[in-house]
Amino acid sequence: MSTGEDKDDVRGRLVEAAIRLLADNGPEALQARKVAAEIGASTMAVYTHFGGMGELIDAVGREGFRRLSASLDAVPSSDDTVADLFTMALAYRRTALENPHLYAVTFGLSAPGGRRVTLSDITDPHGKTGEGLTAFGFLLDATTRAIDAGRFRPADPLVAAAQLWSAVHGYVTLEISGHFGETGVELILRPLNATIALGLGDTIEKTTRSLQRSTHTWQQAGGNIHPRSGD
Amino acid sequence: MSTGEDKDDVRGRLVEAAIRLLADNGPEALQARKVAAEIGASTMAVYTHFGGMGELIDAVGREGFRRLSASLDAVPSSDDTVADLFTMALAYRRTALENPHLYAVTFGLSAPGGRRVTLSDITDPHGKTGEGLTAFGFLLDATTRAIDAGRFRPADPLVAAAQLWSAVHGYVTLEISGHFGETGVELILRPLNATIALGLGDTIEKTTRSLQRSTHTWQQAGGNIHPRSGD
DNA sequence: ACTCATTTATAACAGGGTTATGAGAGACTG
DNA sequence: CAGTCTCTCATAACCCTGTTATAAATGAGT
Repeated sequence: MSTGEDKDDVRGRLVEAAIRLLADNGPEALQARKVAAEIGASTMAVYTHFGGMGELIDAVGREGFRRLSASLDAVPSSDDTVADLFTMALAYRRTALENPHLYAVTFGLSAPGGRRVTLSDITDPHGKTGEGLTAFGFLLDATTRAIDAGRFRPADPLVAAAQLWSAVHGYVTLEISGHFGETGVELILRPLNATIALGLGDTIEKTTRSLQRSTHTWQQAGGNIHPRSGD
Repeated sequence: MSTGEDKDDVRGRLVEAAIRLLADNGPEALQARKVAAEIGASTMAVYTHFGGMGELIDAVGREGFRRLSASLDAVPSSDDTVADLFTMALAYRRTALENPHLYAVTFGLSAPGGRRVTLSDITDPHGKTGEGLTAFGFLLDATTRAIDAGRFRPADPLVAAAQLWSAVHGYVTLEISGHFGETGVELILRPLNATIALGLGDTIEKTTRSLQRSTHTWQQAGGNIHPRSGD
């Protein structure tokens, strides 16, 4: 209570407003005057609660990561570890496409001021500082289980997880850029998932069944596994 | 000659200057005044030869794509189609990391004004309009050859190429963002290449040999296969 | 030589981030 | 309870950057 966390929570409201504006009006809406006006305050609010637009954008990026983490966390662990990975890819992709501009900011590739969220701690399992690790951690856990279950060849789970991360992240950014059209998930992402599972040592039969199970799980959850629905 | 292509070529010099500034000083150097001053002109040059900063940035992005295409084109086709694909990934990655900011602009993820180079024609083999297609075309050719040679399972080469593109693009953006540290290529990219080749139907033995051949080819060329050395 | 189109330099305008300043609201202190 | 201190915030200005208006300059064509 006395930590000054909530109070009027102008800080949190600013981040929320920024994300909303980002979703509705794109990156050019990420302006001090507009964000401040969105919560009925003056631009000074940005400078008293953040150092400036840069730090606000950083906070937006961290919130984006938090949502990706929550999205992956919401995927339940089953006996079929590979199906879990497939479902995580779908959840990750869906969260990213719910607010593509937020995703761009999260990965520091679109910040108007050239700001960039540092995520170097992601690949360092010991420096568990930011929200980044939690997202990657869920992926790492799943790949570790897949290896332990004998689905994937014995290997460094970190390397396997990094490959999966690269592939899904790459697919998502390309889909956001407009490639792959409407049928990208069926045409590219699912085959990509299968390709990587096979390449990491799974058999065609098991991969095929995991693909079906993942589809079933996904549709069962209304294709909407992650918790916060936004709007 | 009479097309008005060369003349003083202010247009080309502006793009060159923008790319140079981008490499040296990052995205915030991509400003009308700075770019114009770099070639000793006033800001009006940007507006007479382009519509504004947006179109200049578009041109910069297209030049970035042209360099990626040239990089892939410089990889010679050998009997070992999978090794060719591995080498293309290394060439692509190297070109991207030569000017990471240019790569970001090329994929429309970093343009200060929120500009975005449209690349939808990349995945459409019939709408061969922009420079995008040529880059993807080289990749598509190589995957087609790999399928024809029996290294990959019979499949739509477009789907296979899109998967490879996703994976390498994702890896590159993550490496540029600072993950994977210094050893990313050995630790992540090569295993990722191998994983995808295996997943697309290649055998472990052949993939391993292609990996070695690619390494040999790459080092043979001084790890510098692409032509334009820049500086 | 004259005219017209194109290009360019100068200067101003518009919209952003940022900062200076003073007023207001609570909390602590005597 | 008065005073003071701190934190927050609204207003207004400042600086930088994209853009535009305007006129000079250059060169081609007649």
